[in-house]
Amino acid sequence: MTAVQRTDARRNRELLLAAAHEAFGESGPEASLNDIARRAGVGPGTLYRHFPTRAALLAAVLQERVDRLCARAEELAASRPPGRALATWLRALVAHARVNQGLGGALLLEGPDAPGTDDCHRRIENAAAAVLARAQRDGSARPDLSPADLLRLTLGIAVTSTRRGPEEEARVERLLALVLDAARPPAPTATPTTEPAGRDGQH
Amino acid sequence: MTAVQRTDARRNRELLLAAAHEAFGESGPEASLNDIARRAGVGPGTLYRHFPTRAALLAAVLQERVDRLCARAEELAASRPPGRALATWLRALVAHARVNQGLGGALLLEGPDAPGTDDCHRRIENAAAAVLARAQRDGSARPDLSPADLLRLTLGIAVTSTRRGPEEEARVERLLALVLDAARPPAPTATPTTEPAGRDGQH
DNA sequence: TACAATACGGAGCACTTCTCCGTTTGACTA
DNA sequence: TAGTCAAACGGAGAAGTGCTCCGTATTGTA
Repeated sequence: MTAVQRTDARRNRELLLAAAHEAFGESGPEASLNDIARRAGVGPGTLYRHFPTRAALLAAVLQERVDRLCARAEELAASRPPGRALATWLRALVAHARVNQGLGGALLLEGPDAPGTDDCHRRIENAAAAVLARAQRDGSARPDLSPADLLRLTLGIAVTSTRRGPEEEARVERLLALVLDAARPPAPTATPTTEPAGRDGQH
Repeated sequence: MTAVQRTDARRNRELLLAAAHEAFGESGPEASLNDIARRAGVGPGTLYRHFPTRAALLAAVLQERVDRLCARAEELAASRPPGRALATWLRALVAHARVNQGLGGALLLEGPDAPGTDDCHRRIENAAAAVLARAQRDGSARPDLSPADLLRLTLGIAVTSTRRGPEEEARVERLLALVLDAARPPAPTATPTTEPAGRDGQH
């Protein structure tokens, strides 16, 4: 294997990823690859050397976004009480899924199982498990809720709200509130643990 | 308005739809439109006159498939006891959703809201409502279940199982059994949230 | 500094989508 | 039945893709 990558190669890779990020955001996953190369200031050949297929490029972009989402989970875990961290991260998850639904779908269409697709799922599930477990330990989430179920519920929201616009946003909020409510422990009386769910931190 | 369509026009439309059906089935929603025209034995111009955009063609094919799914609902309602009709139709719904996920996704990417997309949703929901209502009247489905919720649960299964292969099929079956179990009226003696397995399919 | 190895870029080919317009065909009338 | 004409057809072609090939330039090393 190549011991080290030449610095120009690494730089071009970054430029391409940034350009792809931008282009996919603007034109969806069908964005012209030639155009992406042009935006990055490189030739088509360079693009194809780094990412042999559209799926590879999509996967790389998606992976970067998933990185960000998982990083967000850790960041929230460090800075907020468990219950609020869970709520905030689920909101971020829905936003992520809604934005990247197209990318993910396109990826599945291209390669049967492009490298990294599976990895993305696993990593998101791990992040969800961590955030959830913390909230469960704290008592702000019911203990019998599995990360997989929580994910499925939340991604269901994203999948069933493909449109944009205020009314759709409102619907997403409503459904998300519903899920968060369902995730709370079913305590008939107030939960005696440290922080139930009423405290607002920064925002 | 279209006074009457010429018979050759109508025939070509049918040929194109059939060819599209076939081509999308083989190559996914990115199938070459030229190729579809060729399969149908017409020129590209004819294809574009009937379906000005790829989205229009996708929508037409999708609509035809939805027609079939809804017809299936009526057919089942006429020929089976309500509980079995519901189970069988949900199975058909999952199959439909899994096959057409790509089409639907592609459609959403193309036009913001292509004509017919909305209609498909509404029609499926109506069919679900009819099948469910019948099962509820009969006592084989819990009365507090809404068609929208049932649909969401069922489509969730399809969405989260994108792969093919025996293990994935088994997973789908398992999840579907779970949903069907959840749809059953809560038996006085049964425990609600454990052991999805252990039911024989026929009741 | 000289030299591989590595990476670059863009001309070019095959293949799309989509349009334009001359030709054909079906339906209607007398 | 023949005549008429709007409606529909088909395919050449323009414009724009994806992807490859190979001569040239750049980088890290001796």
